[in-house]
Amino acid sequence: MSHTAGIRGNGTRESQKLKTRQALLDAALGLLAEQSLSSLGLREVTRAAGITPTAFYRHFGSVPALGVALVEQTLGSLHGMIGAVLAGTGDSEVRLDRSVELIRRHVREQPAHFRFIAREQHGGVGPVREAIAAQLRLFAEEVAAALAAESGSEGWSEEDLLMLGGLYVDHMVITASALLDAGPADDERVARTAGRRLRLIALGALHWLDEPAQGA
Amino acid sequence: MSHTAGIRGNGTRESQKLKTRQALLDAALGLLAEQSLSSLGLREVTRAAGITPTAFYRHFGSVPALGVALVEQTLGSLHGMIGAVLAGTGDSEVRLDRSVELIRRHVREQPAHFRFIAREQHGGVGPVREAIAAQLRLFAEEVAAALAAESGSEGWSEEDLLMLGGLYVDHMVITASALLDAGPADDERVARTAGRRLRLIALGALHWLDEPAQGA
DNA sequence: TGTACATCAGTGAACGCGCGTTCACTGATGTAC
DNA sequence: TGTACATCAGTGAACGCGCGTTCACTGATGTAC
Repeated sequence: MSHTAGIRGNGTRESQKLKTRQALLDAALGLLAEQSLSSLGLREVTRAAGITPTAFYRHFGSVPALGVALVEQTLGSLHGMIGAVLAGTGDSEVRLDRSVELIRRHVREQPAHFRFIAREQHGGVGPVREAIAAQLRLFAEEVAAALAAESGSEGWSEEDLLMLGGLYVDHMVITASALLDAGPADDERVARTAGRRLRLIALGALHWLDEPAQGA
Repeated sequence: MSHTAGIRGNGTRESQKLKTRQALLDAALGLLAEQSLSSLGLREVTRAAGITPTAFYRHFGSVPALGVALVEQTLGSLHGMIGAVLAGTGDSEVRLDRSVELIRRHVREQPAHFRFIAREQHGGVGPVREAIAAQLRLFAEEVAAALAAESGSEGWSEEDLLMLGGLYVDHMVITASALLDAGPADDERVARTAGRRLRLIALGALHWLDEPAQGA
């Protein structure tokens, strides 16, 4: 192994390998728009990426392993997003609408990524399901942490913050799915419903501590 | 065609055909515990059902068609459930816990059915996705109708009732998935979180009409 | 009731096809001196 | 800088296998008279 390339990452050989790897990931993502990972063939992917089937093994041990890499690439890039939504000024009404709009824009810019996650979240490939679950758990924790930093979260237990964080995350996933299922023409209608759902949830959170018997 | 068998349904020939058809559906459901429909083979199903591959075509035109039949059988049998939950006495706290317990029990009694629905809701087979979406829409409408019949729903628009109905249905599906992902040992923890989510949503609904600016 | 004919669920052989994986290889890139 | 050797991403042939679908068939069940 080169003692410099690992740092530079732009050596002719190494960067070419990364390019091919990315071509495999991109080709797979494209094919996954219309099928699920468990029916995606290794030869199908290499054909779309423009390399021979055997070269696949230089990059991934199997198609499921490629799937896991795809999950990390897809969801890993979204981790900054939550801060961007929850931070900043504006009352909660405005922020809810901004959240929905942010999801809508991301879904329309990268439909294949969201389709993939929605499809494989409960799909037939175990390691991929687990990778998605792990990432979504991270998102829920990030939301919970952001909520904890807000005013109005004083009396909340950590468990309940995580419950609410998970609720928001699940609804982002549902909203993304709904947008994809409906198509761009129905964006406004779907976003409207999604916004109302979020508003109802936020309203529930606002009154959460009113309840006397919420423990146990 | 016999002019009586259609009514009796227990003619030797006809009932045998139904038995084989059910054997195919059962075999498929069993196999779908560990894979998704798009990777399920016709030969695989007939092997598990104990018939030859060619006989499959006497019952279904394709594996996706079998999948659609499976959706209808699985979700069709649950349509009474909603009335059973929402009707009856008891305050809302009790009813929420009863809802979660009902889901938990059904999931543990028929795990394969719920696994199948969760997996194929966003899966790779179009007709099956559409069949599931149609059934879930029906459920949402049933819940909305049940909510409309309750006290406290006077000021609610039809759109908002449907929004809330969909929210409940989506959370039932999420809860079922969470139970399946976690395994029976964690039932209590998952049910507790699911119950709290439902409680928060119900709380939001309770205060929905307090909001002055909820229209548009 | 008995007989002759029709129906049709399930059989078994056969087909062409694309799959995942192996193997020895090629030749450009990288390293040592 | 120049040369000899090492590395290794990608090649191409080959394999055995299970797949979906076709076809002509069998024989039990059902119908007509």
